Amino acid sequence: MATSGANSHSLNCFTCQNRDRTEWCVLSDKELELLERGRVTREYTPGDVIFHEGDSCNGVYCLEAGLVGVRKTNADGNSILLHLNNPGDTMGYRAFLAGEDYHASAEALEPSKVCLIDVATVRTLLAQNPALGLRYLKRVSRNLGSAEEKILHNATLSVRARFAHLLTVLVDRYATGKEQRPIEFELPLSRHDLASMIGTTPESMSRTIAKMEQDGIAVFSGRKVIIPEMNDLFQEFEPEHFV
Amino acid sequence: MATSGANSHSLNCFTCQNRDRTEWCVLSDKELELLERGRVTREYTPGDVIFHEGDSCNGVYCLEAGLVGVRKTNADGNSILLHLNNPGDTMGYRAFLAGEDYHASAEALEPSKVCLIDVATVRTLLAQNPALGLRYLKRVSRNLGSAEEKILHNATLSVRARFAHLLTVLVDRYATGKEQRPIEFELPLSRHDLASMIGTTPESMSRTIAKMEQDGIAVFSGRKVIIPEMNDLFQEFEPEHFV
DNA sequence: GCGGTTCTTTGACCGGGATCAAGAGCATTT
DNA sequence: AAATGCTCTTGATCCCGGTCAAAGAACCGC
Repeated sequence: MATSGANSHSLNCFTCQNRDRTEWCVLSDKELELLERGRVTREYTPGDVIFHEGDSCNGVYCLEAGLVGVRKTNADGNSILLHLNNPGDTMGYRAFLAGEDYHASAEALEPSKVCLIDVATVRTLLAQNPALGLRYLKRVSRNLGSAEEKILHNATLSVRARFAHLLTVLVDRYATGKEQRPIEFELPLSRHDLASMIGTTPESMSRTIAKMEQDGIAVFSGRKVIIPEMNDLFQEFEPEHFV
Repeated sequence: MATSGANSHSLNCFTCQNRDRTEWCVLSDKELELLERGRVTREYTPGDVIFHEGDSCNGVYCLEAGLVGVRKTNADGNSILLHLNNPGDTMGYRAFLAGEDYHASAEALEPSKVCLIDVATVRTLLAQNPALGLRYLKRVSRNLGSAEEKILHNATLSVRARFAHLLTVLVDRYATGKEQRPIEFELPLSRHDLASMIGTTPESMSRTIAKMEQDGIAVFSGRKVIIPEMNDLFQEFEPEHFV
């Protein structure tokens, strides 16, 4: 059940193995020290909520180890899983940068270790080092691009196509040994969460999985998936260029 | 057919009436001069494409007058309208800030006047004035919040509810005299474009309009809409707090 | 005026997927 | 082992909304 990525626990920001993959890589040693002082580490077990939709923003979260899902719920109780965050990912920065409350909740999906950097510290760093802001600018802009992509996706593709697409993303991020055939890996999500990532119900998810298995696209057993041919998966959501 | 907002044509960035509503409001006079020099104005008639999905980013566009729609199309030819831009709005900055090609197309929906500020100029200004970057940071972050909101919306609400929501947004932006009852205003969009804003077909749009008219929510005739009671509209997409 | 687009509405049909309701596995408790 | 929860699957049903097709409406240029 242990997740991929950093399994050694860093003592501080200087020794943090994820640092080069975070926005903080642009900080000077002096600034890193500030970051280190403005930081608190906490551990979460699956199901624990790290921050909650509607809460006022108390800083930016840095995932050191584990897996965190970002959920957004509407007034009727329906919810979707917007993102999965892996070690090295920053969370909650959207609310901070927009100067808004959190618009989504973050919840540990696996045992996770998270650093909270308080608002004042991030604000100081942002004012002090323009490169940090530009870094975030790029990050948020890319996110916006993906979000808009997703809007189009959801509006125009079937549940099956969206799931096929999700599978390719999950393979890309969570499969070890992507080069060997057939690809075989462990899903980091329950059926329910898979469903809420593509905006459908667990029932439809289950049926879709069954159908894709019949069609020989993939073999599912519990959370294990075997994909004989990635190209077949791509065909599911890419237009048939030929034929 | 003339749109709201600035109808007087500014000669340059200094006299531009929209400036205070744009990101450029943080610029010094010296920087404004740079902006002025890096700018080219062009006029577009309805249907004209300002920039096209897949094109490499050639700068940031500033809408001076008119109405511009941002469209995103998938491989099958299905498309959705992501945004409507009004005078004072900036366009194409996402691609610029992300360092990517355009992921959507911008098309004039009404006769429009647009300034293009070239890449080099924006880059210089951004490097020179950190406040500009922070300004954009907030803007993009808010956009991201709305985009994620929309993802949830589309996944959980019916076509009718989504249209009711769209109507409230359009009233908010395009109705003159929002205080008087009943509200009466002109839609800035064709049926087809209304449909593509909520990710549905013109046929479904038409039927939804007919049904809402039967239910007394609103009266439609061509592009004119009369809404007797805004609260009824809100009820369509807000959960019934009291049965 | 009249034919030609293009935009909008209406009709008929049907299928994807939500919903409701059981069952099937599987793990934990007592 | 039986009982209690889980998550996941399966079945039956229904309806929203997409698709195809055609008829109106409105807006041209001529």
